[in-house]
Amino acid sequence: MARGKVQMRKIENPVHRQVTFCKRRMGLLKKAKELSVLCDAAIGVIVISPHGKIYDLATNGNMQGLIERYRRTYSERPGESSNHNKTQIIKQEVLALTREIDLLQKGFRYMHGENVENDINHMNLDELQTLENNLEMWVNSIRSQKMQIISREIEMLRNKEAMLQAVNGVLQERVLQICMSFPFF
Amino acid sequence: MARGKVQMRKIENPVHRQVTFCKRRMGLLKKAKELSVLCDAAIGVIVISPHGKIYDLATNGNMQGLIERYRRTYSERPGESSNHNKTQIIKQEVLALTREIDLLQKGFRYMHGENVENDINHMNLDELQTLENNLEMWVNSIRSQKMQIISREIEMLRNKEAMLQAVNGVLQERVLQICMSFPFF
DNA sequence: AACTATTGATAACA
DNA sequence: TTGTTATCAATAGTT
Repeated sequence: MARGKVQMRKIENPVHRQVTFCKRRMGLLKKAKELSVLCDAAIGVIVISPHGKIYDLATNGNMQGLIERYRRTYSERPGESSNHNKTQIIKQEVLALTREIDLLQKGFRYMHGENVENDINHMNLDELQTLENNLEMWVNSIRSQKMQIISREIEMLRNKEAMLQAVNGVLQERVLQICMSFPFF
Repeated sequence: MARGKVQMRKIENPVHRQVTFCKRRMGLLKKAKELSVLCDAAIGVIVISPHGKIYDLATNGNMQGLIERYRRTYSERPGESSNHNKTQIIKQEVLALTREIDLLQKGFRYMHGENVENDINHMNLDELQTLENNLEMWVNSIRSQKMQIISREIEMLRNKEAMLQAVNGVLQERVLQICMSFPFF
């Protein structure tokens, strides 16, 4: 999509192909995340490179749950009714937990103010802790900066007002003096 | 990506959200197909709308095979992932999900700080949902109210300024007229 | 659904 | 890989 239109066929040059794979893969996952956030959708993406390396993304943080939901809709369960009762119960548990995670993540996203580009789902505890601390500072600094800008504008307008009133006073006084100097006026 | 940058948060207007969902979903699937063709990768995409409708794409033609490959990679027993140890695997899923919930709740508690009287951990799903909705409305109304107040103040000051300048102009003209009426002045 | 002004993604290059 | 830039593609707001 740049420096020349690209043909929609396999890129033969292995170096170019690898670079494009890396970049477009990132782009695809980014788009998936954006769609998920903007439209409140659950999205799973699985990418398997020609060499078999797997990259994935599950916007609800859990690919298994997503796959379960997907399978349920298409009822394409690999049929084994032997364990069915036991398995079924546990699966319901999984679903309930998945739903709960969805919910918590929704709350989490909300609390974060949607400003985070990084994928929270792939961060460890330490990173999350750091993020938590930083977020609070971020939010505070952003807010204080906004307020500074607004305060500055208000102050500027007030100064203008004071100045104009001062000029006003001088002019009024001058008019008065003139009038008094010429009583017949 | 057009006519104004878009904020990375859920689109509140349901009509806009639906339109965006449709457009971006098509874009995402297109991107997935392109990546698959250009780089010879196997790609699966699952999109579940908030209403539960499922859209999917599997570039190799069948999602099940892709999912199997995916699971195999993350499963310790490649050959038996779909049958024998299913219960075992699901139990592990439950454990993983439980851990994830713990983590999220920890983060959630943190984000709420020490200001929450109610114990979030003792609230049920509906209560959490309600809390989330209420918080959002709350914050939004507070913000819009703040902005209204500020806007009003700014507008008031601007009006004052305009008024003063008008008076100013009148006074200046009057002074000028007086001076001209009495050249010896 | 169709139309564009813009933003966003990225191919080629370094 | 990572970064930069010239271009092309996706799409937000509007009709």
